[in-house]
Amino acid sequence: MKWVYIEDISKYVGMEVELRGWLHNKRSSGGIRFLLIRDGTGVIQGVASKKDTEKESFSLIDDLNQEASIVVKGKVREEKRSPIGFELTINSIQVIQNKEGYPISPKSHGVDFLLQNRHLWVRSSKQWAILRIRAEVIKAVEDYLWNKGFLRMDAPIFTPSACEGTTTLFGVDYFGESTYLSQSGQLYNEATCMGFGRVYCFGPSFRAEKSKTRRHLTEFWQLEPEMAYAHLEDVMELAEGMVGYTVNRVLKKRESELNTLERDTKLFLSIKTPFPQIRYEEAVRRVNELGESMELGEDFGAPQETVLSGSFNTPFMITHFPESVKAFYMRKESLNSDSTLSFDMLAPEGYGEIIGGGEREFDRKELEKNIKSRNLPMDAFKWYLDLRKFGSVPHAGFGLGIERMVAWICGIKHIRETIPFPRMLGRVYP
RNA sequence: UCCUCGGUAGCUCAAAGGAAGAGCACCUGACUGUUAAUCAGGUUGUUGCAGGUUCGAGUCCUGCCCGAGGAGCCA
Repeated sequence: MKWVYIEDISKYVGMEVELRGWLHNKRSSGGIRFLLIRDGTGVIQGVASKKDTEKESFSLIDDLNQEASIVVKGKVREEKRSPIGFELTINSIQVIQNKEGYPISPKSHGVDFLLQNRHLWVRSSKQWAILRIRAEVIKAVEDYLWNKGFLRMDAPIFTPSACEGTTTLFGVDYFGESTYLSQSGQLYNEATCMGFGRVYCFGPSFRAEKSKTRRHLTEFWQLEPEMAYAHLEDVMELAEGMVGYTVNRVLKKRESELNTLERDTKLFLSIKTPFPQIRYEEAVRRVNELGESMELGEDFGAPQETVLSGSFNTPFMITHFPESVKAFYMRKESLNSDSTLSFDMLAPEGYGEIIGGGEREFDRKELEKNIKSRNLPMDAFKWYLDLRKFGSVPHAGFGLGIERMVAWICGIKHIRETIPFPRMLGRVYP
């Protein structure tokens, strides 16, 4: 008999198939048993009765506990009452393992308990849907860049110095030498993009910030494209194209997961490129209009970002941030200007920043000046400054925070559910 | 690090200084279309830890530990 997956079940109507999975939940009514079977690709209801099911299989159903691993054989049939449109008439059941006491029952649970049981929680339907969407988002952004001619060039995780001096680093003893876990692959991207033209890296970034908010993890995944000979407008266009493509693809390919999450997808339909753009000064003016006070030269705090992004129903971009709030490598708009050739993309509905990027300073003297003025260790940047010595060209790029993007698309409050095993302040288990 | 709230059964929670409870999970039974099925019955306790006040503390006080929400910081 053919072993099939639930996601392909529509191809097997009227046929006898084998499903290999786990018991998600069960119900009964008189002599009929309803088994919710999941196999990692979906959930289907199997129906067992004395009429259709082998006697031995039928009698063991009552002893099955939640998450028992089972191999089920039966006939696929269309069923209007089913949320997926199909059901399985169960012929036989083979029990691989069965144990009572699965901690995550179908009733409600607290956050702490669920996070302590994250290794099991990923089986629950909402978490499953979120992580399936995460996988789709990752594949979509990579496909998009690949189709635009970008090559994946991974950056190291062990790094000798800070990429951005302002944030806190996780130190690692590297055979007696002190190194740090990477905060961003960007500086390395700037090197590889001079070799390959268009590159991106994708991997974990680490920030030892004592942040305790719904939008922070100490270990998060960033996608960072970098383009040689590109200017601010070029990477902004790339960023909005990528986000637009990804949202559409998730809408198309992960519709049932979005339904599981009860995500209102109507809001996605108004998303069209180009996205609205406003300069930093204009954004500050609007924030004040919206009732949150803030001064020119300051960065947007959480309440400011929330009111601003809540006033849009599509993603939008803020451009030309002042030097004071951006990293040392950001290129200035002009020599005497305060403004940098930078942009942030903010997701709507109050989700806030998902992308940050801009044009990099490619003049060696300017860069050295910035490193000095921020008291960063010059010798750690020797190789980086070398890039400005040999064939330096204008170039630009950005970083996309995968978890924030997934949180917005899924419409969930807290970023911790958008990664299989979140690492947060005070939590490294499991 | 700061502010606020919380910690009682495996889980979610109630008990407003006077006999520690309910729902779920689990066990027994009923029901041939259930959708977190329902109904009847049953089992489940170091009230986060340490000290104090009191005839008496889950409840009040002090310290500590752990968690949540928010702030700052950031993707």
